[in-house]
Amino acid sequence: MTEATRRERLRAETEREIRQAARALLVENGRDAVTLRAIARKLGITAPALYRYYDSHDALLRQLCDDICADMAAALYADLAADTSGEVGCQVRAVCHAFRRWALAHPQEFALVFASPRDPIGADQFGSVFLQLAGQLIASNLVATHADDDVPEVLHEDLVRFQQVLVDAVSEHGVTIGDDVLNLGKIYHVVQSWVRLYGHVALEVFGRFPFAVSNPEPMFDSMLDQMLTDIGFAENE
Amino acid sequence: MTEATRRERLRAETEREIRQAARALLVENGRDAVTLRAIARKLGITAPALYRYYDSHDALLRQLCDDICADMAAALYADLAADTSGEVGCQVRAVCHAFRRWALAHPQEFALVFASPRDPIGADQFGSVFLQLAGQLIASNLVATHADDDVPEVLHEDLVRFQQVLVDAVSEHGVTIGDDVLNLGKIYHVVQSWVRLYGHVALEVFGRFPFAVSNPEPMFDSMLDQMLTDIGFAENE
DNA sequence: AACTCTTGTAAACACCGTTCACTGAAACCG
DNA sequence: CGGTTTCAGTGAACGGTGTTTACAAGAGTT
Repeated sequence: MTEATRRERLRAETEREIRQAARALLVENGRDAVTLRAIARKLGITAPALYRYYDSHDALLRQLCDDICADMAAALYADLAADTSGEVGCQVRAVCHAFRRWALAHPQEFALVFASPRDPIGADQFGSVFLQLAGQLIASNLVATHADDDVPEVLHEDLVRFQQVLVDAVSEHGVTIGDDVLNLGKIYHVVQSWVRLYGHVALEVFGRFPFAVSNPEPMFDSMLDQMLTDIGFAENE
Repeated sequence: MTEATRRERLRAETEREIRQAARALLVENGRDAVTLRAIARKLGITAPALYRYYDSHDALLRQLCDDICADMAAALYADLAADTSGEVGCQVRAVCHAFRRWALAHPQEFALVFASPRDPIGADQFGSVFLQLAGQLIASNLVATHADDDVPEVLHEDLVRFQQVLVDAVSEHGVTIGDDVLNLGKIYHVVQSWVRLYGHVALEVFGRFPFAVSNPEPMFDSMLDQMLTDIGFAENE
């Protein structure tokens, strides 16, 4: 049944507890509270024992980032699955709402993963749900066509690279799409949508709107409507 | 001449050195390197002496944030003054470019001020240049009119509050504007512009675009063009 | 039973924020 | 001027941190 030896099972269990303790500390008291000694204290062991599992405090924090990304992706996929409309527009809306909801419910995690001047994030974890959905969105012909020459020549190189990333992400889920439905104009709008989605959510989480917003949700909805209109959806789908 | 006593001058000088040392540590080695003992070491004094100037490490960090905001505002105003076109559209472009340039040149400062889940930032410092310029922008009739009923009813309350903030910010500089030129539709677009500007800059600083962008500047320019178009300027002014 | 590998410990080092009793000199005042 | 107050700065200490090292003790293997 369990291929793993007793020792391997114990080790895996301890590792799980370490991650769990680190996560709890982050949520409860912020990044600076994620301390080797605090984690060890939660497990009833001593700090140096953690070095049997992670090379350094920094490595543990990186692992924590990965875990957070995985959890967020799971939450987003769950909210996406809950949408039974079958309409891509509704699905986009659902995922964007899910992203905002997750960020507001997990500000410390959001700050650690999305607003740290660190090495680039694990792309496998991070945006796979976004990429997957963006690919579907583009593949569906609901999106208005944007001619390639709408986007400046200098952007082509980067957008072609992103095009490849999208094709790979979608094909990983078994769907293949042609270059004709995935032109650079559409891709450019996906990037612009990410800018606005991230911008709004980060401003809200960090409280950096230029005035006190008492009712941010309709403002988000309004931004989303505009975004979906710009990207080629009718405002009321 | 100098009203201050000798002691007061020495104290002011030391305080200046403390801020300078803290800033240097932040720039060189990140937020976690801004340590009371490290600052004291740079000044050739001991750590407890710093408690004669700041109540705690946290208070010192807050002061650091204020200094950063002041410096950023100065940089933005400088780039604004360098624009001699007299066209508000060019001025907006200049300030947005200045903001991006400053953020990329000062990633640690940007992260500390704009992406920390802390108490709301000192509004006096932070966006005064944005507010000032946004006020001018709105006051100028170059901006296309957006009817008030374009924006959802639920947003009115918050936008009216922001309207007041803008009027105050502008009037502080001696300019008074009427309610007719500063309607809610325009204000809404200012907020949306801030979302996009902040979103792009933060994504670039933190490296969180969904693909490796080799040439971010034209992408920023492109976003800016779109933003100015949406806000009511012609793409080529 | 002997041996190795693994997981944990305890002690130590250097660093951190913070407090407290103290010093010495500048500033003030009669 | 002499006495007193004010205050920047010190040194020692406390409890906290990441990390290394030497060591113990149990699990797995032969």
